[in-house]
Amino acid sequence: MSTNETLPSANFIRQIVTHDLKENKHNGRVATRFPPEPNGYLHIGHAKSICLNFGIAAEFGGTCNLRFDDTNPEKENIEYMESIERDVRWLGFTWSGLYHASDYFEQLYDYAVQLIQQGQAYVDTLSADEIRAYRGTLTEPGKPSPDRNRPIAENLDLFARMRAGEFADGQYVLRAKIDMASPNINMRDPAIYRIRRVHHHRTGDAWCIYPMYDYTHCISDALEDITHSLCTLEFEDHRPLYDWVLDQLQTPSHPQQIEFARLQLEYTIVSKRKLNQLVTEKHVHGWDDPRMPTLAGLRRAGVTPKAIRDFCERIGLTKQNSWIEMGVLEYCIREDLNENALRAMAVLQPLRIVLDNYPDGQTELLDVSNHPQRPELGKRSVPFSKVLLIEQDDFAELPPPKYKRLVEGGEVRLRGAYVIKCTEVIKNADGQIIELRCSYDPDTLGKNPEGRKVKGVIQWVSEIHAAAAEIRLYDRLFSVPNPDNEANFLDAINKDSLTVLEDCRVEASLADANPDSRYQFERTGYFCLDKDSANGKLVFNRTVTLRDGWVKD
RNA sequence: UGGGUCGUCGCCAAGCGGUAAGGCACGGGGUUUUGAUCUCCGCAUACCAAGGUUCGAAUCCUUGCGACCCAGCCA
Repeated sequence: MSTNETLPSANFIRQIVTHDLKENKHNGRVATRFPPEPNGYLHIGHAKSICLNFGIAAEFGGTCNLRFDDTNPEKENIEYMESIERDVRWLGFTWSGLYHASDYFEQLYDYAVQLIQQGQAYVDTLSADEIRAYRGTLTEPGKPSPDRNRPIAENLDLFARMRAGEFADGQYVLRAKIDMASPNINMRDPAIYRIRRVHHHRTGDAWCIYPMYDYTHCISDALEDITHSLCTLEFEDHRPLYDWVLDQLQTPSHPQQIEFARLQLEYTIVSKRKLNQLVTEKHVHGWDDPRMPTLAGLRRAGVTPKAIRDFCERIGLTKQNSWIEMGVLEYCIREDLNENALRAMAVLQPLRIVLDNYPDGQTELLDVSNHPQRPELGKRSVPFSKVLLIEQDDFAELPPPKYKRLVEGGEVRLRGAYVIKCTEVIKNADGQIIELRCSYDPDTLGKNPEGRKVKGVIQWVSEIHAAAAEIRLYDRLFSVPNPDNEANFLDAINKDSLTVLEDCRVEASLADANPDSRYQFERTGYFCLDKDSANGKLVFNRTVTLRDGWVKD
């Protein structure tokens, strides 16, 4: 049984950092940051970036900040910010500093004034549509705006009045003056400030102009003395702009932007727009629905932070666009849960069995191990009596080949208890099996029967002692590997992604299940108590099934 | 068609001129009071293709081919 998380591999970013350290590039300092925009909940894709940034900092004795990229108040809010802090902490990381791009608005403004003074930025009156038209295309160069050569003094005046609120939203925009003919479209005089009369969740109504990402991000990194600014591949084309801005200004430092491929996980989506749609249109029950790929959803499903961290390490880090199979995530979840989840017995679809030769009214307390491979986790007492409940699936009237559970006239081991034999099948008027009459072998507690082998082992609960529970079985939310490829991703939603079993029975010890514990319901999967459990009502979520190596032929 | 990036097993991924690591998946054997776990074995004469350089190439060069990203006053 492995107790260690996957050993770190020499991915290209670790190599760069190692090399920089050797060259004493930043005076031996390593500083990273995780810069989410507070416009949605964190998801499994963010986990990759979080583990990378915080991981690199930890490994090399550096620092990692949490910085909210909150420059677009139209989409951002406090709820998202709070959820992000909660989720980063839950994943197991502690930030060195907590910052907001909005903390830098005043400095950002001053730097913009400086760019104007240097003749490297101008106030443009062109509309958004016109700017698009002037920008040219992928193959044709753009053409200069009529305002491109506006005198510096006039730009200064206009920009000050933009800030003062003298103009309507969208009336003017501040643009960097770079190169309208650049083959890189991002360099064709990108907008760096826009007028937006929107209340900002942190700065209130102090500003009516807000800086754009490209301009803000590099300066924020520089102000925080970040050494390695790690981001995803789509920002590769923005790196020249990142460097251009910092080259024009006397910032405290000039961080190095390095891009890596974002996570793509089969059968899931991570587009914030689509995730939001799933929530608002009620295709799922909120951001923390266990089917959601959000950290909140994974947490509620019972996935552990350790499993996610291990997953992020296992999938590697490169610049290749790649798709990770669900099996990898499931493996990581099972590996952690197999080692740490307490075992228990639950019967999802009960079938009543009566032990004819067991004394009426008798109850035995049987000691059952909480974890077969880890005796130090102790044992629990499980009540055994004459009337028991087993899983419907564990009895077959017409067993398939190699079936090793209960059949009429056959024997099976009750986990942690006795070997029983089915003597009679009781059906109702419709021909449905409603009860099994069985006998038990008193000489099989803790030992194998003499002279015969009993292969099957099944779980059970005592009818009068068991606790009722609702059990929610989750499956992948989508039925195709890449829902984004569909004309409408909603059409790819798996209709069976949630099965609610309302009348399950779990062993008595689970009546006071710990909300933070994970359990393995033997032979069926890993489960955890859901927050919907209240006053005596038990609700469990299935985190993941057990691997099923049984190949029926 | 301009620019940027990437092509090593079904899926990830090491490899950095000296003769293809590892993980997941898959197939088979063993142990097992969970058809779980654990364990053992198997799984690329081959690195997008074709040329070239070299004693030697996945690694260097050339030319192709394929995939992804970019034309928000989003991030």
